[in-house]
Amino acid sequence: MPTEKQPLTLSSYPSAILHVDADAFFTSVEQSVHPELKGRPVVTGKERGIIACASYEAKAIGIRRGVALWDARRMCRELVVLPSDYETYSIYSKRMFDIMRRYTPTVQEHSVDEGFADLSGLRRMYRTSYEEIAKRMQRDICGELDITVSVGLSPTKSLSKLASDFEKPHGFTPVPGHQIHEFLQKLDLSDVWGFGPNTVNLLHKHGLRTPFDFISRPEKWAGKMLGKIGLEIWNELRGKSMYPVSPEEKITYASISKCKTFTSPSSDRDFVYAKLIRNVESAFIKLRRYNLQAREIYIGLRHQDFTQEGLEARLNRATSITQEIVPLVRNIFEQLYREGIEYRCTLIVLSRLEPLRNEQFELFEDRVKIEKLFRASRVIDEVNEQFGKHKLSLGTSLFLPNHKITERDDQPWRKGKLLKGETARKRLNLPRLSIDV
DNA sequence: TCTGGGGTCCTAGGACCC
DNA sequence: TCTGGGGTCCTAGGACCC
Repeated sequence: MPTEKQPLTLSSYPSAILHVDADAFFTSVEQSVHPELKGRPVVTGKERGIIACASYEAKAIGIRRGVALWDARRMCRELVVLPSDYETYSIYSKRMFDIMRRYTPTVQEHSVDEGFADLSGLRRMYRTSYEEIAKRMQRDICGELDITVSVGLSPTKSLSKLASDFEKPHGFTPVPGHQIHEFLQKLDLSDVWGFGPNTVNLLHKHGLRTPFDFISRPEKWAGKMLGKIGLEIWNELRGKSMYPVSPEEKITYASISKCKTFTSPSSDRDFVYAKLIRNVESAFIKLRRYNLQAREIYIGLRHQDFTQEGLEARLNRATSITQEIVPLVRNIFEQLYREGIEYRCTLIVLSRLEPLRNEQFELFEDRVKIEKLFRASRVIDEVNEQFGKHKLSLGTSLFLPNHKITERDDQPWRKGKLLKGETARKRLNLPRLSIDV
């Protein structure tokens, strides 16, 4: 039981945080755009062969996210299978957040289909309860967008997220301070935002079953067990807000990665390399779109058994130009690739990203050449934007079965130490980024 | 869940310095 | 040459999320 020193929050809403979670968002949008699909089992994800989102009608027959389309079709003959249309989903997403912002500017877009709003202090302005404000917001969204959302209202983000998930679809779950302990007894530890399988396992070993059991332990215990995050969650679940609703838009990335699994594994050198280069191009396109450049690159090849080997290189200066990086990618690939091994996926991770600036080339580098390459990349990006991705791409990414690999005499490498870990990451230090046109 | 794709944050321990 | 203490920064990897 809670100790007297650390009572649960008892006032209703010391702060009022709303969590809005769209129900089966992608398929709901499709059903809103195409009303004839209402009431029918709909899934998206046609392009990948795996279900990205299943409508409630489809879920009722046991079709869920991640299921192979092939299996899903067998389960349901009338299944409507659609390709994902992210453009439309983002438009709906934006409209949803715009509606929320009509009530308060303190809205945080957590992902495309869910967000938080801080309603604290708005009761006076609207001359009504927090619950009523939340209900109006929900009504507006459902009415104007013709989709349903589930809503949770509580003193903290963690609690309101649990609340919105409690009843779905089209749920409305307020959890004021004096009902927290009852509410948390009905839930499972794994429902908690931030408790993954490992944490849940650990807590189970200590005899905890529900989030209420967790907050009944002393704060110190939570900190010792789960560190900083544990302390934060412990407080959040007791109604003390640790995570503010931050309305700033996310505009940058710490890392950008691309990986794509082949439809069937391959040991063909040229094929695997072509796939890798395609990922490299995609990653660099994204890099340029956000006006970033990368100083570190990691290339990985995943085997059929899901083990992975990769090499990481630190560049002597950051770049956003695909052509500049390709010789290095080739070099890394040649070190990683082994004849006769079946590969299922290639991976690139760009990290140590910096805002794009032009003036940091070192004196002895061919500045004109670099700038030309940079402008060329921009043009290519524009063409691809208009005519579709990869319409204009590097020749190497086109798979030619009999294409012969020519050995390159690249920059010398200084090999770093072999790093531990199951990914068998090795590390390389590049003295200089080579330029190859 | 027998494994799709794209991210973030935290932390222990090593390297290095005084 | 050995012994001691303490601080900061960096990194690899774990855990988690949508």
